[in-house]
Amino acid sequence: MIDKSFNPAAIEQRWYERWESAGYFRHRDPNFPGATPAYCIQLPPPNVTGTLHMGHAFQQTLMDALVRYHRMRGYNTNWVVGTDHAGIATQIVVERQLEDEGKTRHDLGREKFVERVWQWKQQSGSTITRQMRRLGASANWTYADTEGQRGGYFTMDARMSRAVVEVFVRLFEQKLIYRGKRLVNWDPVLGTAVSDLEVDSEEEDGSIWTIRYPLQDEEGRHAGSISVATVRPETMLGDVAVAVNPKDSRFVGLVGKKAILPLTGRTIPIIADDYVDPEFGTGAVKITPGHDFNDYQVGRRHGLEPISVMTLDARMNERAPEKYRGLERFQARKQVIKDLQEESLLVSEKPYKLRVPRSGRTGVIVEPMLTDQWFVAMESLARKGLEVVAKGGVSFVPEHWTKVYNEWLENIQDWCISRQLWWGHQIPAWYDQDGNVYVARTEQEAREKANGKPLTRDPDVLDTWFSSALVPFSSLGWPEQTKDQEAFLPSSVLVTGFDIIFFWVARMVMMTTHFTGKVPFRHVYINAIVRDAEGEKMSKSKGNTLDPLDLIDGIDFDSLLKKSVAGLLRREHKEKAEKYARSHFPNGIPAFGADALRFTFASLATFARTLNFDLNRCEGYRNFCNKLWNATRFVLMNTEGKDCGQDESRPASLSTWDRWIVSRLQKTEAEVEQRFAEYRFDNVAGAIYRFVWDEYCDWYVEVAKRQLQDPDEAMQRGTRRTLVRVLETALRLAHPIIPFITEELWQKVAPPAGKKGDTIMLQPYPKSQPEKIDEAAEREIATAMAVVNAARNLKAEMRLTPQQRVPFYITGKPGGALLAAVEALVRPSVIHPADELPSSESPFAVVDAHRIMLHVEVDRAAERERLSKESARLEGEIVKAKAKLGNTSFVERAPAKVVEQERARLARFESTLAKVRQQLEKLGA
RNA sequence: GGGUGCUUAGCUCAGCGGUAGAGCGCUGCCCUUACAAGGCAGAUGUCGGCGGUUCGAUCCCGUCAGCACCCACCA
Repeated sequence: MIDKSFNPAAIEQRWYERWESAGYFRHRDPNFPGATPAYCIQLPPPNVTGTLHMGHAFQQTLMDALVRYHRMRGYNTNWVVGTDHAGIATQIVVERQLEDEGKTRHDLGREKFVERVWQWKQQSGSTITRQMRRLGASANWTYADTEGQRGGYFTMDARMSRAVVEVFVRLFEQKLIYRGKRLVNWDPVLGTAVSDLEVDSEEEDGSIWTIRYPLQDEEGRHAGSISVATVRPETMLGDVAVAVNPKDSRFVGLVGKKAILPLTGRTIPIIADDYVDPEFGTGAVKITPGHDFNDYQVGRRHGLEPISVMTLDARMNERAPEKYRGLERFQARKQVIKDLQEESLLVSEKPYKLRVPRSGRTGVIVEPMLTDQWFVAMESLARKGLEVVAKGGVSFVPEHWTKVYNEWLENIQDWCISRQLWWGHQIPAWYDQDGNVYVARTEQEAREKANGKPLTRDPDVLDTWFSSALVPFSSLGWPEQTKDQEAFLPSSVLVTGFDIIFFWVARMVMMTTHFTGKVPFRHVYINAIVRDAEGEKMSKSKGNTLDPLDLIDGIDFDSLLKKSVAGLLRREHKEKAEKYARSHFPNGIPAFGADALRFTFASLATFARTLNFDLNRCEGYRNFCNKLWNATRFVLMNTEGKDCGQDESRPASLSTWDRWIVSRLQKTEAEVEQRFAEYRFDNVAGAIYRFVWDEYCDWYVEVAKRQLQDPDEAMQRGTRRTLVRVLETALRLAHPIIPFITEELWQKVAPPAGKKGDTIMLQPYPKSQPEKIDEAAEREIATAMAVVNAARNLKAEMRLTPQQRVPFYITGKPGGALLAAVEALVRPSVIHPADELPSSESPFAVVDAHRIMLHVEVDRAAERERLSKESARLEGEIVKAKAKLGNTSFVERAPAKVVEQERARLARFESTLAKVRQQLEKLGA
C-alpha cells in the first residue's frame, strides 16, 4: 500500500532518470515507417552559465505540458533544447571573476581570456540543464554539444558556429550585410557597440543649459550672438553648425552666416533645417553629428563632416582643445560650463527632465560614437517578416501581440551586429594592408580571395542574438539538408516572453524565412511575465525573487535569508531583501514538489500579461496532489487483489452514479482538449482539478463506498471497475501537467485497470467518447446532489453533528441513485420515501419534485426565522421574474428558450414559496 | 507624442449579452474506517465613473479616470 500522504521528494528523483535513460524523450527517426505527425518546440536557449529562474520554470512547464500532451497523443515530439553563449553577459561574469583577482581581460590577452570563459562554461554550464530536469522537462537532450554534456546544442559549438559563418557569408554576398562607419550606441565601460534594443532610456532629472555663440560678419568682426539650448554642453566642442528652422522669421538674416564656437575658436555655419522646432528652447540648435543621432542626420543633409571629440572610453580626445583632453565626459561638462561662465557665454542653467539612454547591461550612459561596424540591412528581411505573419504562416497567441511585432518591423533600423568583445562568434572577415575586406568561410578561403596577400582577421564578434536568430534551422543541422529539418521545421509553437519579440522572435522569422523559405514556427505563444505575489517585478535587489528549486525542495528560513542577501552590495538592498524574506517566508518554504509547482504555473497561465506568483496557490495545488494521492490510496485499498471487472464475461452492473462519473469524464476530456488547443493552460488545470476533486472525490468516491457494501456482487464489481478505470484515465489526463505523481500512481493503478505499459508517458492520451455521455444520468445525479445539499443544509441549520443520525423523509418517488447518495452522504438513521411528509414542525426543503425532511424536535423560533428568511428570498426572486415576464418587449423579443426558462423559474419559486408559507403557518399556530 | 493591456469578493484571477464564479484567506461545526495537506456549512461584490446600443449590459460601443507596460530623434 502506498504511503499515507504524498511526499514529492520520495518519488520525483527516481522517475526522471528512468525516463531519460529509457530514451522516452527522444524524437523518433522521422523516416521510420508509418511516421506520425511531428510536434516540435524550440526552447528559448537560456544562458549557458545561468541558473533557472521563475520565468524559465514557468515557460518550461508550459512547453513540457504541450510536449507531453502531444507525445501521448501519438505525435513524434521533439523538444529541441540548448544553451546560449550569451556574449556580453558571460564575458561580464568572467571579467568580474578576474577583477576579484585584480586582473583585467587585457592582462590575460584574448586567447587566454577566451580559454578562461570556456573553462567557466565547462564548470557551470550544466547547472541550468540539471535544474530543468528537476522540473521534469521531457526535453530531447540528444543534440549534444561538443563537450558531450547532454545539454542539447550550444550556440558556440562547432555545428552551430558553422551555420553562423555560412549565414554571415551568404548575407554579405547578397549585400544584406555591410560594413561602415556609422554613429552607433557605444557602451564606454564595455568598450563595445550595442544595438538599439540594448539601450533603455528612462526619464531622469538633469539640466538644460542655454549658451550664447558669438556671430561673425563677412569681415570676421563680432556681430551679435545666437543662443542655443543643450543638455550636453560638453559635446559643443564637436559642434559643426548651428541650425534654425527655415521658416523662423527671427533668424532669416542669419542663415549662411558664421558663428564662433566658444572655447575652440572654430567658426561654424548657421544652417536652416526643418528638424528644428522654433517653439522649443531658443529656436536654435547646436549640431554635433559626432555625438548625436539627430545631428548626424542633419549633418549628412548639409554635407558637414562629423567631429568625434571623445575616445572610446568617453574621455575628451585630441580633437578637443588641449585643456579638456583626457577629461572624462562629465568632468569635461563641468569644465566647459565653468569656462563658458567665465566668458559670460552661459545664459542660463535650468532643471530639466530628459530621457537618458543607458546600456542595458552596464547601466552606463550610452555615448553615440562614430565607429566602423557591421550591419544587417533590414528592409527586405523585415518585409518578408511582415508578410508571413500577415498571411497567417506565423500567428501570435494572444493575438494582440501581432501589432507589437508589426509596428517594430515597419519602423526597423539596420541592425548593428558587431561587438567589440572577445567572447562570441568572431566575424569571418579579413583585411589586407590596404584595408580591403575579404569575407570567407575560412581563413584559407579568404587568402585565396586575397591572392595570398597577408591578412588580419576582424577582431570583432557577433551580437549574441545573431546566432540565436538562426536557432530554428541551425539546431536542426542546417546548412546540411537533414531529415530533422524536413520533419521539425517549422516547429509547432514557440513559447516565449514578450520582452524578446524584437530581440529574438522577429529575427528568427526573418532569418528562417530568408534562408529556408519556411517559417520558423507556426504559433508564438507569448507567456506572462512572472511577478511576486504583490505584482512587483522580481529582482535580486528587492529580495523578492524566488528560486524554483526552493519551491520544489523547500528551504529553511536561515538558508533562504542567506541566499537572498548573497551578492547584494548595497546595505539598503540587503535590508530590503531581509525584510521581504521575514515578512513573506518567516518559516522558510515547505517542499511543494515539482508537480505542485507545475500545476500552479499552469493554473496561473491565463492570457494576462503578468503572472503574480502566489505561494498560497502553490500550497493549494500541493494539496491537490495529496488529494489525488489519497484518492488513489482509497481505490487501491478497495481494488488490489480484487475482481475489478477485467474479465468481461462476469457480470458487472453500473449504477447511475457510475454512468454519471464516466459521462463527466468524457466532458472533462473534451474540455481539456479544447483548452490545450487554445493554449488556455489555466482552464486545462481547472478542468482537471474540478473533475478530480469536486466530482470524483467529493461525490463519486463517497457514493462508491456505499456501492462497495452492496450485497450484489455485480454491483461491487462494476463499482470497482469504474473506480479504477476512471482514476487511471484521470491520471493520464493530468500527466502533462503533473508528470511525477501521475507516473508513480499509474504504475499501481494500471494493473487493476487492465492497462499494461512501462510508463504513463507513452500511454495514449484520453480521448472523449461522446457515446459515453449520459445526459439522463447527469440530470438524475444533479437532482440527487441538490437533495443531498438541501439535506446537509437542514442538518447545519439544526446544528446537527455529522454523527447524529435522524430519520429522513422524502416525497416524489426518489430513484436509487438519489437514495444511495442520501445514504452515503447524509447518513440518516432511516430513509422514509413517502407520498406526503409527516405532519411535523421539523424543517423541510423543496428540491424539484421532492420535499425532504429530517425528523427532529425543533427550536420553533429558530425554524420560523429560517423559513422567514427563505420566504423573503423567494419573494424577491418572484418579483424580479414577474417584472421580467411582465415586460412585453422581453416576452416578444427575447428568444423563446430564454422566456420559457424564466417562466419555469417563476413557477418553481412560487411552488416552493407556497410550501414554505404552509410550514410557516404550521409553526406560527 | 504614439500604442497596448488592465480595473469583477479581503488577496490573486476566471467569466463576457440572459439567475455574479474559482483558488487562497476568513467564520462556525466535525480527527465520519483515502486524505485535518481533510470534510460539511457560512459570510463577503454600486463587476472603476458617466453616457449610449439592446426587451435585457459585468459582457458590445463611446467617453472619462486610475494602474501597468511598450515604442519614439525634440536640442
